[in-house]
Amino acid sequence: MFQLDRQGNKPLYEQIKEKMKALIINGALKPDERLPSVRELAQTLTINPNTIQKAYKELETEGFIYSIRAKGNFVAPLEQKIIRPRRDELKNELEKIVAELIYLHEPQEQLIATIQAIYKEKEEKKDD
Amino acid sequence: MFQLDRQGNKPLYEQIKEKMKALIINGALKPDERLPSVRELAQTLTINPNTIQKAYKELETEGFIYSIRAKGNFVAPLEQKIIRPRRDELKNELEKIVAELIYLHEPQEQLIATIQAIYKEKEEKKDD
Amino acid sequence: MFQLDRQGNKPLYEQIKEKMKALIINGALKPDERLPSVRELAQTLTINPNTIQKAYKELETEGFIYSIRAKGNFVAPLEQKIIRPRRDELKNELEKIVAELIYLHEPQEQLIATIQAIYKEKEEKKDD
Amino acid sequence: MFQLDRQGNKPLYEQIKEKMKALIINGALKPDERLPSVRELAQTLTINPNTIQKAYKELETEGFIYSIRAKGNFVAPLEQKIIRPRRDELKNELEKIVAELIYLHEPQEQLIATIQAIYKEKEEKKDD
DNA sequence: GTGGTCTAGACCACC
DNA sequence: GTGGTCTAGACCACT
Repeated sequence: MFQLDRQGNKPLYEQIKEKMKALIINGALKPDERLPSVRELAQTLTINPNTIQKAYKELETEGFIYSIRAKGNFVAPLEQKIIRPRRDELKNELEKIVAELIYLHEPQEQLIATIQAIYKEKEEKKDD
Repeated sequence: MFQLDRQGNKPLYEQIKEKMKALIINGALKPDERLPSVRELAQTLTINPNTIQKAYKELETEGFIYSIRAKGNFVAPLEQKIIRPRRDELKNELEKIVAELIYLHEPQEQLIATIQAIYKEKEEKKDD
Repeated sequence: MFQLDRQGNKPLYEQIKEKMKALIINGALKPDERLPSVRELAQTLTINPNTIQKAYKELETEGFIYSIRAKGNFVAPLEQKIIRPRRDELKNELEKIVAELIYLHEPQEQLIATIQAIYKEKEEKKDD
Repeated sequence: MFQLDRQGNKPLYEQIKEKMKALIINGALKPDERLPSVRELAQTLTINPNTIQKAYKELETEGFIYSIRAKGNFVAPLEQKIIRPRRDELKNELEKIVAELIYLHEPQEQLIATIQAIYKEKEEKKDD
């Protein structure tokens, strides 16, 4: 499914969280689709099940997935309650980055072009 | 000068780094302007001088400030050598954030408007 | 493992950096091989762990080693991104040295012979 | 005569030493030629005379210049006693650099070509 | 047991 | 007074 960076300071469970989140965001995992089970994923990644458990737990509290006992973990449909604060968080980070880019004399037109390119790319993937 | 989050997970020295960087990026500290001395800042933040030292040292290796022995730490003027790779790094981070914003249905026009607003705000500050 | 000059002007952590770097460069420590732990080395050198930490941290930012939390520090495989600029740095230093050797009337043939000897020596070690 | 880097950790007297040494090595200052007087240089560099004094003193003990009371400081002709140990020092530094270049896969032919280029360049300057 | 962070307190070279 | 180095001793998160 994906590979982990065993060298690097990031805890494994955070890496799993990020990768899973990326799969959801990119649409590789659709809403209400089932995630690989904890044991299954632990085996394919040769990693401790507890680590997977921790990653899934945090994804749940962040609103990206939901779990049904004895059934598994599933991609959560978007919920307005979740969207708002997360969007604000992201915009905050984005503002910092843009501020530094301006400091480095990145021209406004070029930055906007970059963003339009990202939108275009994601649009095309949606059709898959 | 600013406040620190003493219980959050982020290391104090990283918080100091970020705040100082923000002051530089926003132009609150101009090139070749002197930063508060290690001991001085340590005292006002009621924090250990070594922690400030560490923050300043990293800012130096990242090219944001330079230090003169027995004189102090100063804001570094922009160097071409630094700009390019840093810009690439930032664009990478930005791409991740935009991708997640798209997943959260942030409309393209609105995001671009946000960015234009940031540019405009910085432009105005420049005139100070 | 090696000895330190405790009275010279050079900071201890720099001495440790250099020695460790030499071990890596000479191939005494192979890629992904584990370095002595911070505490361990501190004990054998009768030096403070923080000093070792500092040395290791700088080696990491220079791209010679990488660290895994709760596992240890390891020799980093060569990365293309690092090689280029570092090579330019080294050639600059080399030019200064050669210039002074020319001033001291070192004959060109002899200097080249010296360099060929170094290459030959390293080639042979490679076979180990 | 030359410029000093007032930002950067190197003590001023060391910078002066290095620059002066460079002028001697490059042949800009010929043997037995008089160096600028301490006061004179202090004035043009807007620096404390003591700092110049310290630089000259060290250049003298390293054998690059000699001083005559009430006359001034002069470029020393090459002396065998000085040459030998200095040459060994330089070769030591050179060996470290070459070792690292080999580690970075610098090809032998290219390194030798670089050195030949330096020799050629210095040869041409000699004719000035 | 490991790396990473932090504190308290000390000494040095430089200006 | 300033940055830079070093020690001693402590706590934390992760494996």
